[in-house]
Amino acid sequence: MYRIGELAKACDINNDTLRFYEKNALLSPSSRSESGYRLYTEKDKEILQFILRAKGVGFTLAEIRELLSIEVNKADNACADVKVLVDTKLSDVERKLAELTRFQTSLKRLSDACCGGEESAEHCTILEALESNTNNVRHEHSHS
Amino acid sequence: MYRIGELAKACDINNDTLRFYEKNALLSPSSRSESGYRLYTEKDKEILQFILRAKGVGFTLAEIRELLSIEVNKADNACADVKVLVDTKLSDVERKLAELTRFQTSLKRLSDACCGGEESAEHCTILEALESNTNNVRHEHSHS
DNA sequence: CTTGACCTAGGATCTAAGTCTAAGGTTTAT
DNA sequence: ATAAACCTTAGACTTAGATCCTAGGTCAAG
Ligand SMILES: [Zn+2]
Ligand SMILES: [Zn+2]
Ligand SMILES: [Zn+2]
Ligand SMILES: [Zn+2]
Repeated sequence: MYRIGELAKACDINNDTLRFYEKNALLSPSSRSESGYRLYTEKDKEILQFILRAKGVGFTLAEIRELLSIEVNKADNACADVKVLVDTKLSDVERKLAELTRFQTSLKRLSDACCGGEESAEHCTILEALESNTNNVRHEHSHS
Repeated sequence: MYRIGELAKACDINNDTLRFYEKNALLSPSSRSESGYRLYTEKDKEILQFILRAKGVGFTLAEIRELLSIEVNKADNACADVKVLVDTKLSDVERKLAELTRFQTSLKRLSDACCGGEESAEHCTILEALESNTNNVRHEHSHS
């Protein structure tokens, strides 16, 4: 049996995070001591590690709640159910990747076009690009 | 002169967003009507478009505030100052990209290992991977 | 028997970027 | 003249995932 602080330390998270997971129906301690202290079993620890691993691949707590509800009742769920959750998340992640990649491309283009020197920013291509309604940075400027 | 609703509509944002930008020192209308209505000039509109373009390449409002403070006082700033903001943001974006790419890789590995069929999830490799302390999914399972 | 470490509950706070509500004043068109 | 559409303010609410605060109860060591 772990008390909250012991489990938190063992899994390198905050005590409050465990209380938060409990309040949010992710993980409740199997029992309480006479004085009301939370007592977690080895099994509870495994569930927590499941949660942390799921977080580690990008699932939100709401999604993890779904995964857990399958996990505790495997027999009544199909592989398909699990895979849908993973594939949905994967699409999600890929949408975010696409946006960030657009940001990256634009920022690189901006950065590459700017001399980065100590000259006045009055003709900085970065500022000019943000001022103008073109979404491309086409030319290097020259601080003539 | 645009009233708030006109400018918001022209730039396809919410009236409240303009009020929010004002409260957060990003864009204040150049004047007010006698009755207190916000009145935005063409110049104000350009600043708004600057903000929206900067958002479009991933800058946060706090970062945009910095960009704007350079923009309004270009002569006293160097290209270097602008480029630092862009390059810092680029690093930022690349760090997030790296994390999302890790998520993507893990999720793909999980997805590929799961049959996705209508069989019981009792031997689902996805759940097994999340239960175990290995971070790889090594084998296809067989619903024997 | 007291100090310090640990625990409890409940609610407040944080970040980011808005969105929404309430209660009222203004403008425009019919 | 009156309804519709617009505007004002201040402040509350939203999402996500915690983290912190208050005021107090418990427990082991010295
Ligand atoms: Zn330059
Ligand atoms: Zn430049
Ligand atoms: Zn299967
Ligand atoms: Zn499976």
